[in-house]
Amino acid sequence: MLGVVVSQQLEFPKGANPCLRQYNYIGGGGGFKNVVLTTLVYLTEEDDCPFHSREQGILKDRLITSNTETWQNIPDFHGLDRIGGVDLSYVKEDDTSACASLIVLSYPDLEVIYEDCQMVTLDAPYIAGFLAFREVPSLVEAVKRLQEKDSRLMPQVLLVDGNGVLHHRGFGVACHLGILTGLPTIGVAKNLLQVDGLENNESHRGQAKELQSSGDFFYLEGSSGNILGAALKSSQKSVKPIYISVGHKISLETAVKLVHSCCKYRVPEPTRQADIRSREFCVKTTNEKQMPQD
DNA sequence: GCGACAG
DNA sequence: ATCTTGTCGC
Repeated sequence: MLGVVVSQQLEFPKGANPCLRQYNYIGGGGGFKNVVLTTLVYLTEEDDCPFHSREQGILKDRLITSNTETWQNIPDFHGLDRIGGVDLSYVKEDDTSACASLIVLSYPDLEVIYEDCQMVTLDAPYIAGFLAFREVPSLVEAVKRLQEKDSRLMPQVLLVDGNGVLHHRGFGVACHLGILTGLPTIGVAKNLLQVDGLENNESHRGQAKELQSSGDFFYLEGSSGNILGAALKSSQKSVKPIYISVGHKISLETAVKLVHSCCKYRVPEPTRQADIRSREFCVKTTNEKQMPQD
């Protein structure tokens, strides 16, 4: 590591390629002392991405992992009217194109009241532990569009495909999106990310098997002693649990109850609708492009 | 070479 | 994430 992050303001040049990021560091070489150096860094698979790790660490300091909204402490979540879900669907054979979607559902009816699907260009590759650098820019844009189009429909909490604090450095995509938007967020993953000693081993699968009815869950405690998330049997039919972790501005206990309350199937309705609709839009748009004679 | 690897 | 058939069950 060449230096220390000097600037905690993570303002990047407007319209800059999110994959090519600019960091300010303290440099001390060549007779200069304490000069601020600007370093341009791409996210690549060749190293452990120390710069992006550092950026996650800076943003993590702003994370709030407890309830901040009044409805979160009310048993039936009275006061919660709108819940959002986000997802990206990828174009096959093209790792730079995707459809980003933001769906808002009424609560507790779970009817779709807002849908935004948009084809986007991705700037960063997928690297485990750095999913947010690939997906979050398009999602922030979607939230901004909603803010401008009809801010009354802004969701009061956002479910995100992927993890929150259940992450290599405790700052997954759900946390990242929460910090960048200021919205309460929850991470919902379909597979256990094996970090901090957590393993999808015989012991874990044994615990999962003990989950009897819908709503049963167990906490995921890492080797560090931290409770990183929960494995939830989200519907009566599903055998494989889903993995809930705090993103931002909500407690794990509340997050688990809330996610379960919007599960008609294994995947909670907000992210399920985002997934279905973004995939649909992606296929439709890709076909139109191939057959312009229509 | 082998296992891991959110999406 | 995506590539993919059939099959079991309601």
